[in-house]
This record gives sequence, structure tokens and C-alpha cells, in this order.
Amino acid sequence: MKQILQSLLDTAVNDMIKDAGLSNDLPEYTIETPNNPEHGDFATNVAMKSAGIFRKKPIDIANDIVSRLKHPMIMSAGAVMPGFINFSIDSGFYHDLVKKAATDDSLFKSSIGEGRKVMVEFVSANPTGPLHIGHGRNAAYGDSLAKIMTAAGYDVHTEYYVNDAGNQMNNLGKSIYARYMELSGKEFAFPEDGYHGQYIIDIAQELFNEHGEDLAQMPDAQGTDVCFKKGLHDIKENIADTLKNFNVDIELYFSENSLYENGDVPSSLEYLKERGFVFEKDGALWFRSTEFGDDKDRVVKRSNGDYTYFASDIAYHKNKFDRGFMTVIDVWGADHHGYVKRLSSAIDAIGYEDREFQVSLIQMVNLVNAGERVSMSTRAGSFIELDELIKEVGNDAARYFYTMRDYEAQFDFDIALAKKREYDNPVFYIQYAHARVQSVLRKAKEDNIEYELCSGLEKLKSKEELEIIKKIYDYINVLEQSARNRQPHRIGYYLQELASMFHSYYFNNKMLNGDDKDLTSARVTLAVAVGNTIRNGLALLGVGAPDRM
RNA sequence: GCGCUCAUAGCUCAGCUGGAUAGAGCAACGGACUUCUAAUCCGUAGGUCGAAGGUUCGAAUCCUCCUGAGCGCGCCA
Repeated sequence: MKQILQSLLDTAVNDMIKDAGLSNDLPEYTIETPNNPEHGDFATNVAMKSAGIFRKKPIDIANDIVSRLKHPMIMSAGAVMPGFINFSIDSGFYHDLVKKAATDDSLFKSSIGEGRKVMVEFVSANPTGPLHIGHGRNAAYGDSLAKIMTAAGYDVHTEYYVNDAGNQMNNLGKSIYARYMELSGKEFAFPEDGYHGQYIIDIAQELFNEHGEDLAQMPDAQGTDVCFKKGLHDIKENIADTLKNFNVDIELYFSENSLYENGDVPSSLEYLKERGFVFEKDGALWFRSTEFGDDKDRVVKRSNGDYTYFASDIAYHKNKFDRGFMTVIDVWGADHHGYVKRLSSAIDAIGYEDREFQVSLIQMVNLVNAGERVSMSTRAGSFIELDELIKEVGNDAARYFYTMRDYEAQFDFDIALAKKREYDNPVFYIQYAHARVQSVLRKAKEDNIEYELCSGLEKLKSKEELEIIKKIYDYINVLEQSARNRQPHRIGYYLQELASMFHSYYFNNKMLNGDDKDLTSARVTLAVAVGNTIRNGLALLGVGAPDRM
């Protein structure tokens, strides 16, 4: 419908430009669905946007445009001050929409992505311990974004970057080894930056059960290595399990260490060196990020010979582009924002000009428990695990809560509240709307009430019914906005509104009317259309749509 | 000190890249179950969009300057 209007308007305005003897391009304008029903089904600001071209009052232009529009879909069109044009649409077109929404999923998919290859890299938490509540937001966001962009026609691939190289891995090995030695009654200094969580002790205990005191007999370096390998393996597995339980799809766990093993790190630095962006100073290797507006140049290889984390990140992102991704989206915690300029500089230096790099900085989750603030540090071991949260509040509620708010705003996750609110929660409200639809279908079957899907639709003519259909049609708009702006939270708000409209409609109107087959058919079709919309929307958020509750 | 993000109803937050009378949920108050699930619905109340300027037909939205909160500024990751 919108496309039809747009092409009608484009033609009308183009004709007017020609008639006026001008050669301007069309102005950018919007066609939207007004919140105020008195403003019709659609409204456009094209006349106001054209005021500069024609040097006339917007209202006069609007009237001129209206006089040029003719189409069976348009029941009426009118120009109002200060220059909006409002349209009312013939209800037959709405009935076609319900039919579509009730029978297939084509209304819930968009093609604005045009098959563009996109990588979303997210979570990427260091494999030094289980995921905690802070990671949950990143995981929920990234997964929903990927699902949304897929529905919007992008070719999306998801990845988790595993930082299985560098100092922290040494610390992990030593931490486990120290705990192991404790169990063996021996001493090994616990590393200063070691990890204190219970899971470290658990891993050590497993090693002890498995090997007895064998590891204590080895040289420390060798024992530490065994501990490290076991620790990394177990922690990675734990993280992958948690994400799977959280309904998060990661297509590939990409190992940082693999970039060292195959030589990508030095070779990508060499590549930048050839292009003149890497130089030597004070015995270290530097990347000239000031060239791209960064505050200072950054070290990529330390004077002691170690590569920095930044170096492997350069290699990783070059690798992403080399694999043909046109858009690369990184989902990071907001505390890493100081790192954005550095990496985007390096990507500029790599020089794939047709590519796009974006970072979504997920704001902090402040953990609150009954008013008391809980700090979350992996090292101190005082964090609440994501697993625990999922167990407490359920996967659906957790996923929904995390993506309920704009990722750019920080929010307090009050655990006590989340536990308590189980039945007082927007996600259940939405799911209940879906379950109600299924319940109607079950009831019809039980009572042998006859109806025919997609027939009798001319009965759908009340204001309430047409509003719901318009809302269903608005889904595609929300999906596209959500994908474009990388804002999954819009979906949740939309679903809440749709569910609310349906609950109200359901309460005031009987879906099943045994004596009136046409009316029953029409209303059941509308209900099914709503149910399908909700199921599709919830799926984007990683939330299930149960048939009964 | 420099940089990033945020500030909207009592609370938690939306507000569709500048549109028409700023919206929801929770909390508060008043109503609706002989019903396809009351996990629902209907109504009432609640606002100087942090403050001040600017840009234009039009600003919660864009610009400048303040105020306040969070985070970041390493040859760590």
C-alpha cells in the first residue's frame, strides 16, 4: 500500500516540477501512519518538503497534489494545514492484508537488506569464566539484531570471538594450577591477577579427581599448561551451553589464537606497514592511528616481543572483510568505547572503501538486588551467572527484559524484581495474546463451530478491526526501522501494543458465533493474523510463543 | 582535563533519523468474571520533555553553552 502511494506521489510531484518548468529532484519525504485516527490511514509531508522547490505555501502545493491523485485504493485524500496530505484507504485493501497475514509469513519479511553480507560479532566474553548478567544483555541484543536483520533481507552471519591468547590465559592456567596444588597439599603462588571464582576450584577438583597428584610431580610450566587447556575447554563449553540455553545462535566461535597459528597477525601488520601506517619506535611497533583522528598512536607489538590485543584484533577484522562481509557489526560493552576509534582507524587503514564497520556499544547493566548494588567483576568472582538468571526468571522473560530497552541507555536489572514479577510481566502479556488465539481455534474444534479461514472478511469493518489490521501492516515498518537503526527494542514495544489491541478486541467481541459463519470466519481470520504477527515478532527476540498458558 | 552515552508522568522506559493534541507498563484510585482462559478488559489521575539560547513552516528530536549521572582515556584484554 505504502509503495503504491509513494509511486503515485512521486509521479504527481514530478509532473508538477515539470509543469512549473523546473528541474529539481524530488525532495525526501515520509509516508507514515498517523497516531491520530482522524488523520486517516496514511499521511505524507511531501508538500511541506516541496515548499522550497515551488516557493509556494505548503497547503497550496498539497491541494495541487491531491487534485492529481487517482487510484481505486484511495478512498479519499485531503490536504490540511499546515500542508499534510491525509489518505483514507478502501477497506478491501485491508481485507487482502488480513488474508495474507493469516496464511503466510510474507508480510513479516522485508527485502531492504538486499542480501547484503553482514557479520554480527557479539558476546565475545573472555573465556576466563562463566557468562554473567552483563554479558546477557550483549547476547540478547546481538542475537535479536541478527534475527531482525535476517528477516529484513540481510545475509547475516554470527560470530563469537574467543580471546584464547595472551596474558589472561596464563593467569587462567596458573589460577587453576594454584587451586590444584592446594588440593594436593602443595604450594603454588596464586597469581596476582588470578581468577577467584568457585568454578576455578571446581575445575581443579576435576583435574585432581582425574589425575591425582600427577600434575604436581611435573615441572610447574607443564602442569600449568595442562590446567590451562582443561580450563579453556571447560569454560568454552560452559559458555556455549549457556548461550544455547539462552536461545542465542552463534554460527562460529572464532579463535584468536588461530590468528597467531596461521600467521595472520604478523602478516596483517606487514600489510599495514607496506601502506605506511605501521612504524617502529622505542623498540616497539606502532600503528599510526593519529592519521585517522585518534588521540595517539597505538602499540601493536611490545618491546618485549609480545603482540598486543589490538594487533590480533586488526588481523581478525581484516579477516572478516577478506571473507567478503560488506557490513561488519561489533557488539561491545560501553566500557570499551575508547577502543572504537582505534579499531575503526585500523579498518580505514586496511582500506576496503566499500565496506562498512559499525559498533553497537551496549550500555552497562547495573545489577541491583533489593536496592543493594552488586558489582560484577570476573576476577573478584562476585558476579551473578547468566545461567542462574535464566533459571530464576525463565528464558523468555530474561530475553524480553534485556531487549526491552534501547541499548544506548543503561538500566538496572533488579533481580529480586525480576523473580517476583513472573506473572506481572509484559512478555507474558504478549504470549497470552498468542495463546488466546490458539485457544479460540481449539474451542472451535471442540464445539464443532464452522468457519472458513479468509472468508467473510467484508464483516471486518469496525474501527477497532481496521485499527488492528493497520497495526499488523505496521509490523514491516517496525522491522525495517529496527534493522536500520539496530534497535531490537522497537519490536517488543510494538508487540505490546498489538497484544493490547487484541486483548481489548477479544474482550469486547465474541470470536466464535455459531449462528453466523461469515462473522466467525472473519474474526477467526483476524485473530489468526494477529497470532502469526506475534509469533513472528517474538521469534525475533528469541522468545517463544506458547499455544497455551 | 579530553572523549563517549544518558536526562521525558511518583517508578521503569518508548517516542518510527524534524511532524499534527508527547505515549505505554508498573504503582495509586474506581469499576467489569453465568463468557472463546479475568495471566484479561474499561475508566480516573499524573508533564515547564534537566536549564537557557539558536536553526525553520514546525524541535522531546538537530546546533551551542551550562547542570547532573554513568563509563573510558596502558607497551592490559
